[in-house]
Amino acid sequence: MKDSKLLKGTLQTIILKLLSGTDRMYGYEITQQVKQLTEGEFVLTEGALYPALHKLEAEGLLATESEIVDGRARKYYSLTAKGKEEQVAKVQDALTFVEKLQLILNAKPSIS
Amino acid sequence: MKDSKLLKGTLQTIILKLLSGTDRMYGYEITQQVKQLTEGEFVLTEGALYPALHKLEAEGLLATESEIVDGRARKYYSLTAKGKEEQVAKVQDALTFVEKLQLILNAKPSIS
DNA sequence: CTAATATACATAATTTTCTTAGGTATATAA
DNA sequence: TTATATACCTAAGAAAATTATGTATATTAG
Repeated sequence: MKDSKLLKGTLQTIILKLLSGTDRMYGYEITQQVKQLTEGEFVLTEGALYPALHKLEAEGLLATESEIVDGRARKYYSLTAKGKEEQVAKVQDALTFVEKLQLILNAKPSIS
Repeated sequence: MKDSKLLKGTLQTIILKLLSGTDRMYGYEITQQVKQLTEGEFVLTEGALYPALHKLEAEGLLATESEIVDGRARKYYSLTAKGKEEQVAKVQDALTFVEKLQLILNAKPSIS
């Protein structure tokens, strides 16, 4: 996570995408899943994750259910119908962004 | 530029990368180059570009020379030695970021 | 037994980095 | 002569992180 600054703007998209793969996930589970999928490269801080989850819920993209598991409180999040729509759009936008960014980053220097 | 929010954090890297391809560029030229390379997808606003250029200069990554061309003032930017080092590091970080992000965005849903 | 680590949630203050909106000025094309 | 393109700039505000806390339980190690 040397340069987690690069995460800016993509956190919501990551959350929506992960939730589109299962019925529900809780916050801590999301941090672990992201760490695993990126081979330790992306480390979600709680200060970023929880406010993002709350915002997505406030916007009606996520629904929650709280449970006690093994004596500890867990808050499960799942995609609403609106959230599923937004997931598709946001992931598509991010993939386009990434594709265009690579065009720049991989550009060969002009005849210098 | 429907969702230029995705650009957050990558602007400095884009500037450094473009400058690594030639001896020097001026602000307006950078906006046009980015638009062209991304087929109109990335549109740099002046409110983001100029402060970013000034910051990179203040950090000693860019050097400037001002000229009057065709009756209009231009400010050319070029990479310093420090800027060239940073360019390599930042582009490498961004490519790693993009690669890991794609791992998440392209992940197949688990056996749901 | 007890201290450290992992699990699990949350918020507040601050910083970074944009967007939006404005300002100045010259050259060229309609 | 009016709009568009070129060319620079800044300020106010918003968005989205970082950093630093705080609370609490379960498990593992010494």
